[in-house]
Amino acid sequence: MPELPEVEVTRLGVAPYLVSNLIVRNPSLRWPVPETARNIIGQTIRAVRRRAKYLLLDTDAGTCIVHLGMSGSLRILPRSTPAEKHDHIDLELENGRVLRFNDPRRFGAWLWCELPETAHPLLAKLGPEPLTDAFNVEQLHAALKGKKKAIKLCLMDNAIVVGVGNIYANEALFAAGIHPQAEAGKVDKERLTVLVAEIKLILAQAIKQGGTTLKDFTNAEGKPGYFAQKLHVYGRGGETCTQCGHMLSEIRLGQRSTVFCSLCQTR
DNA sequence: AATAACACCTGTGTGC
DNA sequence: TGCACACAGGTGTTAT
Repeated sequence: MPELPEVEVTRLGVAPYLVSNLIVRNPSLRWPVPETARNIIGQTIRAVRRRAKYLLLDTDAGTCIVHLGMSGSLRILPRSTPAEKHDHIDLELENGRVLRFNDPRRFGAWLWCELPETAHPLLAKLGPEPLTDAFNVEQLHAALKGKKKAIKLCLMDNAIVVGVGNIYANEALFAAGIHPQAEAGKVDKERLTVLVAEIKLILAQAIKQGGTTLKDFTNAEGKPGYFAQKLHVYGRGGETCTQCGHMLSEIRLGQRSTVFCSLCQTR
């Protein structure tokens, strides 16, 4: 996912360079890559930004919107590097390099928007960025008011807060001692305060770790950095709780694997 | 309106 | 070894 380090690396690699060509080998991503995506050719990338998990490449003519889906990745390579399987898109730059989009599952997206991104339907209804002050206990409490569904599903709802995926939702709920199935509207403010802090902490740590991986992004290797981080519950169903030693439970919630400690996560 | 289920797609690991 | 199946970091769309 394009968390902060990846955006930063992409920024350093593609801005402020002129785009000399766009090669689309396979346009069938989540949505077909539009013809208008070619409008980036001849434009200078002024800035690279991130909103939620969308990467935004700004030019004077419009903004390229990139999403990595479940399996996408971006790399900056010498233009001569041969394309491999699932290398669907190349953004060729005048600096002799190429921003290459690879995505085996093709859940990702490569779009073009000529209006401010707030007008784009994919970005219009997104909740606050978790690492900004806009995401806070007051905001979360208000957003969860009256919600009957499980707190974990709400954390993964982009209208409430963006950027909290399955790993982080599991980990943050464990850290805050909240049961993933707790009715969202009934989690008290005290707990939500802890939860907000833990989400910020865990995401910040993940970004830090992701940076380690992304620093050598020109190497062929590399799983996302946050895989290297210490995970307390994610992927550990049936193993023992790092806090109390009890066996971790694993259930499905919204078709996503959910791991928790039934002793440590009670509310 | 809110919630749950489904859809998209390929790769990998497990069990028979 | 082959095959069937479950599951994977996401999220918009459709059904209930």
